[in-house]
Amino acid sequence: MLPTTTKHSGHQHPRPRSATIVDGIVARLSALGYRDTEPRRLVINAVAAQGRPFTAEELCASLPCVGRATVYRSSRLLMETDQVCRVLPEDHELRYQLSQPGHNHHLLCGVCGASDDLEGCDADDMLREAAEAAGFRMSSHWLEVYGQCGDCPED
Amino acid sequence: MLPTTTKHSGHQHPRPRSATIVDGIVARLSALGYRDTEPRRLVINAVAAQGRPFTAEELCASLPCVGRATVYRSSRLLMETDQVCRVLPEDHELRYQLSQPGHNHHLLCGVCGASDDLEGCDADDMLREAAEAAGFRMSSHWLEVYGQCGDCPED
DNA sequence: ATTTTATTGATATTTAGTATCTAAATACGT
DNA sequence: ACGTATTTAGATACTAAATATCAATAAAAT
Repeated sequence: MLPTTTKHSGHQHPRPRSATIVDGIVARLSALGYRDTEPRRLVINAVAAQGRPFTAEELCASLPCVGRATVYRSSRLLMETDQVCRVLPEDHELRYQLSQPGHNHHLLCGVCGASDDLEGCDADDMLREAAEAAGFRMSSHWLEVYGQCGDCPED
Repeated sequence: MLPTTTKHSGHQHPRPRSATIVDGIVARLSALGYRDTEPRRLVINAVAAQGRPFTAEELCASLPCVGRATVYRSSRLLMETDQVCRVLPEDHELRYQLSQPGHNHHLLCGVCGASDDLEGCDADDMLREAAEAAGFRMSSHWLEVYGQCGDCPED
């Protein structure tokens, strides 16, 4: 089965689907009993607008009108509701990005910093078998793939 | 090819190979021009004595006679010289452990906290292909496998 | 032994994130 | 729509983790 990718943090231009994404997230929060407030929406907007994995501090910097505490609280909320996930770039500075719930395979470009999701690869089965052969019962895994994305010049 | 494991952070008893490991590390640092000092040796000893992945703070706590700054400096040095590597447990609290240079596949037991290296699995090739199919040139990857090790009770 | 250089450790500082608490905004019941 | 209960916001204080500074010290080189 061929792997497919979903680029959800591609390049610099604002994407029209941002609005949809934001609405989806807000709706999801609403369903969970969280209110639809302006500062929170601002944070979600900023998250959706990030062109690549970001740190909490970067988010703060891009939202001077929203209090630090709110930025941190909102991002944590997004993490907890599984709408934002962690990404570990090669420099090991933990970052965040929008996610489809459950996804944890990232193709991280060391040149432009973009992050794509690698879907449909069978790492899971292979790893489970390899772990089992070592007497280990795998329940889950975390995987980051480093390299260079197709949009970046070969050299 | 069957995977094999090297348990380098197994269980509680002190291992005789610690001394050898420490000497090896010191020798390697010497070769790079770093001096063989007592505080540094103490840190390396402590690192080698850890039964499982550890945090910098834990290291400090286990070395009350060595200054914080030195503990941090020494561990960073070990990181930079590729003799200690990072481990990311499921709770996402970044930890460290001794490493054979180049290794980055860990079997992390959620019960006892032990970390083994998974060697000889072909994740690398499989991922490179999958990434390529997505137009991505993989140069390396990071992989943590979570679950339960063979030494821990099934339930 | 003397000189040079790396290293140490106490302290101050930075940085990232959390806790606290009052005021404001939002939802709810009537 | 009004009043009440609850969530949320934001300013500030605080905590924790790690780094920077720098005089004193230890190690290596000569």
